[in-house]
This record gives sequence, structure tokens and C-alpha cells, in this order.
Amino acid sequence: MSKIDKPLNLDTFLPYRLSVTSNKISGIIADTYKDKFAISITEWRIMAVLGSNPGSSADEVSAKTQIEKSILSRAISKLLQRKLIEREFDEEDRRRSILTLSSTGVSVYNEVVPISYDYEQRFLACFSDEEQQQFRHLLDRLYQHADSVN
Amino acid sequence: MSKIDKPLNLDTFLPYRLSVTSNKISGIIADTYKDKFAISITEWRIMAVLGSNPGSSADEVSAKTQIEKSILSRAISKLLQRKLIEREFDEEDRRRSILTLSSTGVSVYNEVVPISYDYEQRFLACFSDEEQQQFRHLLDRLYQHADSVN
DNA sequence: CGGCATTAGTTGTTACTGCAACCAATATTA
DNA sequence: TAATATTGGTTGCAGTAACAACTAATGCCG
Repeated sequence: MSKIDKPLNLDTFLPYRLSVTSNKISGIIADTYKDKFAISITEWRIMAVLGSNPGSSADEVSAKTQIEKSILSRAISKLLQRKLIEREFDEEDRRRSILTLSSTGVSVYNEVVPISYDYEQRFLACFSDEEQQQFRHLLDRLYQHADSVN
Repeated sequence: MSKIDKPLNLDTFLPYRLSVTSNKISGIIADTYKDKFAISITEWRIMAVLGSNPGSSADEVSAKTQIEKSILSRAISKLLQRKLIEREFDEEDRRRSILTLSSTGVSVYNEVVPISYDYEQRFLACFSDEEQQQFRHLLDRLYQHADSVN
């Protein structure tokens, strides 16, 4: 008769807790973006990068957002269709795309940004200022470190 | 000419950081489960719940894991096919399923658990003991609080 | 220069997610 | 008890993700 050696408690298993918490938070925010602007989190992340890094190529966006290139390619097509972004190609290297927010894109961006910051604040409201700093710091450390775990 | 009002920096935007970090960690672990045992994270989570809560119904598993019920239903089918779990139906209420790990399921479970704990330790290695406690504590708080954010 | 390698981006295919509609069993209420 | 609501679970479908194969442009090396 097979017996359990040592149980795993999901509730205290960090990768699980992190995932559930993150998904819950992203989900709440995603619903708002979807309802109000009909954009997905992926699309928003692309727009966010182009907001602070206008003229990025698809590859650069991919590097910054961790979005896989095929997903990115299709998301960019959609954003182009909806005229939220614009695309040119580099004269020097015609493979390289040059992406920018369109003026419609910029106005959506200007609406979404404060909502995002507002959500961030609401989520962080369970922490004192000091705890916020701590949490950010520890999360950054974990992020940096995670790469090195094989 | 439309101009950006206030930029959003993704790198310091907490929901984004949380998501990227969590996905990276889950991804690394998922690859191992997939490579060694051909099970997905979803499947593993179901097995994990059944390990410490044998006899749970699908609904109870769903409540504990936050897995949506259609996804759960299909994952359960797969696990049944592969004979990693077993299913009966409650005599008193024939809608309710009663799920348990099969003996094969238990042996897989017994192999996966130490690997999971090992990963957890490796990820947490970037923290001192005290920081680990802090991080857990803050993450728990955030998790509890997230529900109340509309 | 000519051939091979690399890079940027697209497309095909397959699987997974998530919502809603659905079915069957039980609970509720008139 | 008949009619209705609720609950547990399954299934259909449309959208998204992930991986690999592919195209086109550029770089490298003989």
C-alpha cells in the first residue's frame, strides 16, 4: 500500500502563493483594461513600453516585457489595425521595425496610466510605507535571483 | 499634437514585477514537472491538494486552487486516464465526486514533493532567514488584501 | 563577390484558458 | 408533491499562448 511520505502544503508553498496572488492582482487590473478600453494586458504592456520608449523595435519590446515574439507579432498587428500604434521600418536595416504610439494610442495611454497607478496604490494600501519599500526591495531581489536558479 | 502626460515605468510597477517574477519562477518549476513527470502545473496542483486532502470533490479542489471548474474538469479527466488519481461519487449526493490519488499518483507525489521544496529553497536562497519570514508575511498580507480591492 | 550564419519578424499548428450554455442531481418552496 | 432554484460537473466554442518552421534582410568570412 503506497503511502504519502511527506505532504506539501500549497498554502505555504511560496511559488504557489506568489502565483495565486499575482494572478489575482493581474486579473483584477486586466478586467478593467478590458472593460474600459478593450485591450488585453499583453497589449497594454506593449503600449506601456512604447510610452516610455517610443521608437522601440518589436525585439526590444520583447526583451523588456518578456513577451514571446510570435505573441508580440500578433498583438502588434491588432494594435496597428486598431490604430493605437504606428509602425515604420528602419531605413538602415529594413528588418527592424520602429514602433510608436499613435495619437489615439497616446490618449488611451494617458487615461490608463493614472488608473494603473491608482490600482497599485490600492493594492499596496495593506502595507505601511516602510513595508512597501521592503516588499519592493525583496521582490526585486527575488526577481534578480530567479534567473540564476537552474 | 498628443503628448504623454505622465509615463508609467513598468520596471517599478508592482503588479507587473510580481507577474514577471511569478511567471519566471512557475515556468522554471513547470519545465521540471513537465520534463520529468509529464504533468502540468495545473495537474500538479490538483495532485497536491489531493495529497493533503484525499477525498476532496472537484469543487473543493477548485476552491483551494483557484482553478476554474472547466479547466479542472478537463485536467481531472486527464489524470483519471493516466491513472494518477481515482474517482468515486458520493452515495449520499451523487453529484459530488470523491477524488483520491491512486497508488501511482502517490508515488509520483512522493517524488515531486522533495523537488518542489528544493526549488523553493533555491529561490529563497537570496534571502536571509529573517527576510524569508518578512517576505512570506508581506505576501500573505497582500494576498488577503487583494480580494478586497474592487 | 558568393555562400553561410544570424537576426527580425511572420505564420502554422497545437494545446490550453475562460466564459457560457448545458445536463443531471438535489434542495427549496408554494 | 409539483414547480423552481441551486449545485456539481461537463462540454462547446472562441481567443490566446507556446513552439517550431519559415521568409526576408543583413552580417561575416573565405
